Amino acid sequence: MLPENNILFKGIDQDDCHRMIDCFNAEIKKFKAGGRIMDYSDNPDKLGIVLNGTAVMVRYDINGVRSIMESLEEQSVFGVYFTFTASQRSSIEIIAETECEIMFVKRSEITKRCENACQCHSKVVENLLDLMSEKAISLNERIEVLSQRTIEDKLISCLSIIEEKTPKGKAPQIPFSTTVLSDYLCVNRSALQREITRLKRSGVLTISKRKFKLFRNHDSDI
Amino acid sequence: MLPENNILFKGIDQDDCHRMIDCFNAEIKKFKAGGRIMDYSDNPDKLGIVLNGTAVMVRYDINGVRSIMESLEEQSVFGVYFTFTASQRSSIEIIAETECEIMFVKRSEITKRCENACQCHSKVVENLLDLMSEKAISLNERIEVLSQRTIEDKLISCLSIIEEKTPKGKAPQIPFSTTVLSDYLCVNRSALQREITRLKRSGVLTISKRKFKLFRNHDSDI
DNA sequence: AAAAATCTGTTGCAAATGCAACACAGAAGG
DNA sequence: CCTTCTGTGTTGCATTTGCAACAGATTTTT
Repeated sequence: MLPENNILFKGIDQDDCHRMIDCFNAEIKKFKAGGRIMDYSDNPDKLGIVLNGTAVMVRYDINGVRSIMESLEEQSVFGVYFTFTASQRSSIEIIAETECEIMFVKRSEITKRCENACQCHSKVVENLLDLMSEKAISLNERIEVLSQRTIEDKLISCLSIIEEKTPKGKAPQIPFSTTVLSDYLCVNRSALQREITRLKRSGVLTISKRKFKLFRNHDSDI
Repeated sequence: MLPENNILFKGIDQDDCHRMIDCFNAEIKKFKAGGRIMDYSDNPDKLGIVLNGTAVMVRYDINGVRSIMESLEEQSVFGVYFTFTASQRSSIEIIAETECEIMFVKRSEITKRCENACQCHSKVVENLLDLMSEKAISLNERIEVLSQRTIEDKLISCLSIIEEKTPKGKAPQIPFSTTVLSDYLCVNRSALQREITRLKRSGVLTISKRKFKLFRNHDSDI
């Protein structure tokens, strides 16, 4: 995926786009699977765009417990809001899941009004706004999931959201392994497993590999 | 608080500001404590700014269980990202905590490029970007809290964040009553109470009214 | 000032969850 | 092909949490 095709530059023609990428001093780097793309302890103003591959945003708290903050697919933008978040409480990292190509830009380069020919800066800012809007929606979904009080409800809420976003005709699919899913739901893996098994037994859920189907209104709770 | 002093219009002079507020077709409404300011089932494109008073964003899931999504102080902006979120899964509402004055603007009015004299539109978009950045940070903090696996850790994480944001010299203060706090942490109230009591007993925490103090490194877990 | 409503704090008990340990399947790598 | 490693599925037991019920404190309303 070429940078100029990225949603951040949507609505801007190729030439302007190249000029702007220069103006931004953007740099493109490659990472191997498992590599550390970004570490919030040292890069406050940096912003990254996933051009190829997938990555995850993970958090380790003081006790070393891992939580998956977000899964980052191609086109995802990360680092937009952590400007002030680097804290002693926990450390956040972006880790490559597969081989990755990442473009880095400084946030300040984007929002500053450059006096050069780049009139399209404000278009980029608008695009960034849309991106953040989407991001915030996904953060809210995460909160919706985490605010459920039982593992069963967390799981169903999470799967419902995935289901809702899956285009008609396609089989909804969990983007993680069960082990990683438990980190995403912030629950114990074997407890999650137990719930999955129970839901399967009571006919609320079918899973094969990562594809699943939910059968609601099944009065599973009677 | 006058609208033109709002952070959304930061860096724009008074005249332009008034012109723009006209151009936006913004409307200002007052609400009594407890009143319903916004209901996401019917207002997709609307965006609200708290000019005076405080409000909360609450969510009721299918079972009627309430969760506090966010506390909205003066200057807070809400409704920025719920464009697509209105779902069958749950309903989100903004409720006035105290008497409130709210300015409503349509999101599309802001992002559209108006051909009139309002060149400062893009400045507003930038401000909006900053606002969303802050908002996303607070969403992330919420996730950080909710991703803790025990009530004790949720509470301490939440209090640490508040403490960190409190200016030196001032006593950190919980923005909710204990009852509401339990909804914010998404845990049972009396279980939360139990933990608070325990932490107080073991000397990790002191609370009087809503002011508190944390004593960490207290090896409370040995 | 009295009454009503809401919030705080406590407790016993049932249910949910975490934890640890283990068996097994499948993938990755030599 | 065998070995290693990672993920899946299961279970018993200890701990945590939710729930319900109650008493007292505090605030709001009448």
